[in-house]
Amino acid sequence: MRRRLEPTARREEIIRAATGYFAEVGFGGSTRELARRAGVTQALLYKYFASKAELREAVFERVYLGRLAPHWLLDLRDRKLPLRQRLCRFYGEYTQAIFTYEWMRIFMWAGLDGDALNRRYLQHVGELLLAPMREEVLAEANGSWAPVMEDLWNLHGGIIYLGIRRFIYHLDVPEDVTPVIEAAVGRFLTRPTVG
Amino acid sequence: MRRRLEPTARREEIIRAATGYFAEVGFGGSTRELARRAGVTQALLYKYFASKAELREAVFERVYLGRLAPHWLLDLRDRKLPLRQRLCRFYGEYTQAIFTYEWMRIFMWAGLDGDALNRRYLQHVGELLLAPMREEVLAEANGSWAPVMEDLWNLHGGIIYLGIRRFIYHLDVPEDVTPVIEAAVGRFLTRPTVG
DNA sequence: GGTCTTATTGATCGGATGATCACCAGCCCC
DNA sequence: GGGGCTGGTGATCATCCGATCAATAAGACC
Repeated sequence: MRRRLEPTARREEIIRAATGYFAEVGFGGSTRELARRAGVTQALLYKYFASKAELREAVFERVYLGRLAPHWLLDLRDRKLPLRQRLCRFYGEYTQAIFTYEWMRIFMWAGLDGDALNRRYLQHVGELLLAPMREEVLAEANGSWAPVMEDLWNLHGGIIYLGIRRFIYHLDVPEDVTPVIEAAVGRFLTRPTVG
Repeated sequence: MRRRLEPTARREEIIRAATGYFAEVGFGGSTRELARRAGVTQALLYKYFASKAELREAVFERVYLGRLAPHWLLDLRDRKLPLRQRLCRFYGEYTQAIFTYEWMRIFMWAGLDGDALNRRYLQHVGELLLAPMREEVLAEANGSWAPVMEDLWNLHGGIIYLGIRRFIYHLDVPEDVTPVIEAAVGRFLTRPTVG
């Protein structure tokens, strides 16, 4: 019944369970129910984490870490491909990375909780992904269209909203988001007319 | 110190305080802190609401009720105006109606909690607003473009994301969203080219 | 101003929660 | 196969939570 695990393995196991549990019910979830799901006693949690807040931090670290692939920026800037393809490829990979139950919900819980990591993450998105995107649009549009940052946030939000509908609101959303992304990117890059 | 209020007034006052409080901290907030904010004792809450869940329901009713103005559908369908103007006007009024701290956050908390009202509300949005919008696009595009529902959700999400960034993530967002809406609607109605 | 209605309160209950600690037993080593 | 290190447990504490109830006082009415 009572199986001994190596500390690192047990710790990882607890974080894994906590990620799923907190994603589901938020950080207000009890340590007892979490322990039950992790298959350990509640007391054991405190051998690995000094407090519930520290466990929460560990979950955050695990969820956030490495979620922003460094090659995305490089690929976005690689002008060998047309911008439309670069944007479609990026949002294809990006949504594949973040459209998970755990990520979307923990990110939203943390956002509502006012966690500072959210704002920092989104600042990174703006500065390291959207701003470069904007520069690429400028380069490709060659002066015929100069989007402001809000235009890029609009593109971004329209795509992210897919994940929100699916994982936060539990609505039916197409399994394959590729066509939606392609349509959105297509509309985005079509130079607006003043009609 | 202890002032008597008419039951309906007191009840309304409690709901008002609860709306602000729950919007801030979620439905996990304590009845004691809520009572403190409402300027009454915790016991009094239970003279007006049988349980915390019932109070929560009252908050929902207050927040949701009349949030979907019935004239929106009519105005969207009024073909005397070009569709672009109709969409801009609608999203101008719609964002003015729902881009409030209380609405955006309570809606999001409820969404994460899996509340059924959210799904019903969004179903209404899809059927009573976005689907008609799509029909209007079909009518105006005259066969040259036939958007699918996901295209309209994409337009919708891009705009709603403004409110999410502002009220859930506490990011800086332009005070006046009109230009962003106009740009988004403009891009949306620009018939996509297959380039 | 006395009286009666009832909005409001203070005290309290049972249960849940985060956290602690002395104790127990699985597994490695000789 | 028998110590002994240490991962793991059961019991418990102080606190907070939702909910209840008898007691109180504010305010309307005559």
